[in-house]
Parts: sequence; structure tokens; C-alpha cells
Amino acid sequence: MTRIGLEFFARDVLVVARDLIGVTVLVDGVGGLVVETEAYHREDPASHAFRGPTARNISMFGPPGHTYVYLSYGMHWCLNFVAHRGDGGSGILIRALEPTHGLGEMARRRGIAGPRSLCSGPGRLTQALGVTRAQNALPLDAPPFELHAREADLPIAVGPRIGISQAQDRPWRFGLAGSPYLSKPFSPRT
DNA sequence: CTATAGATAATCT
DNA sequence: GATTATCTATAGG
Repeated sequence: MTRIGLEFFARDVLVVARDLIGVTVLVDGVGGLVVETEAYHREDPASHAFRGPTARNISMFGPPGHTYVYLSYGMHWCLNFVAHRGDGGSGILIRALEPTHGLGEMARRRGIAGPRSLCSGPGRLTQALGVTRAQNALPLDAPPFELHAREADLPIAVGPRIGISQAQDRPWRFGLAGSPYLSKPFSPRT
């Protein structure tokens, strides 16, 4: 079991988004395996950072390896990892986990029984892990966060991002191929 | 299985 | 005032 350091995130955001699949993410010991991510680049009309720094997105312009947490649709927190090579403004939305640690705690927070939809969506996983604005702009190599490197190569699926109205053609969604814990399946091929 | 409405509030124009 | 990197319940095929 190898800890992931902040240097992991000091690379191109598309590379990091792909490499995050299979990484274990824990918040206060609760969490699981990353099975779905989306990259948001600074020069990307779909990104919050597209129009430059604001009070909300300022943590995306900070150092790599830190969190960016924001409220979506007035009720769901979304967790992002900041990743860039010194220029700032890019991040990765964590869209789904395969639950492995603290299943009972996650089920209690979510108010549901089965494991299938505990963390299968960006709003769902933040509720399961207890992530809110209180975890914004925090480093990922220190508590309450704990990241472990993946232990084997995994089949990666790629496709267009979900829920956006700009730059819908960019294939910047990455996932663990065939995982039952994805927020939505990937199309076979186009 | 797909489609759609409604909830609900920060953020930005 | 409009938009939004979502989720859930419900209705229909």
C-alpha cells in the first residue's frame, strides 16, 4: 500500500484524471476506489475556471494536490482534486467510488441500504464521505484525507462528460471499464 | 429500460 | 433574473 504525494497532481490534468482510476480515497477512514473522473481544464468553456479566478473557484488556482469543493444545483457538494503543472485553474471532478471502507457509515449518511448507489455519482459520494465546503482547499496528503496508489493496471474507459452544456464533445470522462459503481455506463465505442 | 419534473441556493450576468 | 460539473421519485414503454 503506497501513499500518494502531492507531486502526483503536478502533471497534466488529463493524465492525472486517467491515473486516478483505481486509487483509494478515504475521508476520515471512509471511502473507496475511484472508478470515475472528469477533467476540467482552464481553457475549457465547461470549467468553472474558464473565466478566471473568482471567490468560488479560487482553490483551483492554488497548488496542485488540494481540494476544490463547490455546491451544485443548490443541494449537492462536488469534490474535485486540483491538478496542473504550475499554471493553475485545472481540476478533476471525482464522479464515483467503489465503496470499500466504512460501508455502514456511508449507508447511514445516505439513508439507503445497498452498496450500489452509495457513491455512484458526484453528489452521492460527497454525502457518503461527509464532504462539504469545510473540506475545500485542503491538501490531499494530510488528514482527514488518505490516498493510496492503485495496485495493478486497470482497463480504462473514456467518453464525453456528463451534465454539461459547453464543450460536450471533449472525451474527458474516465472510468473503470465495466464497473457496476459508475454513475452511468460508458458507451461501448463510437 | 428511458423520460421528465421538482427540489433548492450559491454564483454569475 | 438566469444558470447550474445533481439526485430522486414517478410515469410510461
